[in-house]
Amino acid sequence: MPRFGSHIRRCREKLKKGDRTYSVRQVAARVGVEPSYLSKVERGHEAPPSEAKIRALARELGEDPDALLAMAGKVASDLQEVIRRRPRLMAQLIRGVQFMPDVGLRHLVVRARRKRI
Amino acid sequence: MPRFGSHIRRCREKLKKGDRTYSVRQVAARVGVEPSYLSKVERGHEAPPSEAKIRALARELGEDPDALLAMAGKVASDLQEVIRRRPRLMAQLIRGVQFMPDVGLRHLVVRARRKRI
DNA sequence: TGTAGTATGTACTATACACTACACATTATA
DNA sequence: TATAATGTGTAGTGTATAGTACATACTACA
Repeated sequence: MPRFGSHIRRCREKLKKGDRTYSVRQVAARVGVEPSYLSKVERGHEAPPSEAKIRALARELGEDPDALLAMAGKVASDLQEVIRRRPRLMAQLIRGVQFMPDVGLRHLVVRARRKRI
Repeated sequence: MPRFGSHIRRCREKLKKGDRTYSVRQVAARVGVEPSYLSKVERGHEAPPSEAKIRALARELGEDPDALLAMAGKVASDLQEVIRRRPRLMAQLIRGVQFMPDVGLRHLVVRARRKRI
């Protein structure tokens, strides 16, 4: 798994090539943190920020929030809430799919969405 | 949702009727915490303990760990790990089932287990 | 070559988490 | 009734989380 910080840095540098407003300072300002903090996070000198800041970063960089949260070792709080509402069933479901290949999982997702069980 | 502490207390008191070793002190000792701490947790004067201690409590009281963790506002770390391995697919699955009734969810669990997709 | 903008280093902070240690009053029991 | 066990109150601890504030050094470019 790619480290959170280095991934953020790559994304930001890539965007910076076409748009100079993607400097550490400006992105930090838009996301709502101090530039030195973002710098440290990007270089892995500091742990990843809170879920809220990660979401802001994801928006800013056009990345998937759930993927970024995962790299930060976190799980979105709305997903946790869904699990906590029906802990036993959700635990069975999640442990049940843990070794299922992506294809199978995608089928399950489609079925869940269509509500045709 | 029942509060974590009061639920624990009810469970323990019930067991205590048939077995005097289910006192605050003795359960605390077996679980590996100070009795005063367990007492405070049970009365809601202190936040629920860590995942490890909750698991120990679940074993001690014959309760489901995932259910207890949910009451404590937590999600088992092994489930979080499963989600973090495939964040986007798992997020889609979990958000997809959030409004599905229990019956539907149970069907999905069975399918997941049988790997017949 | 000056300066505007940029990245980073150092030091600090406030809050939450997850408890321990011990004293004390009460209750049960032998 | 002595003593053993029980439940609870008060106070304090170490660590992690999630950052800020400011100074310093570098870099581009006009």
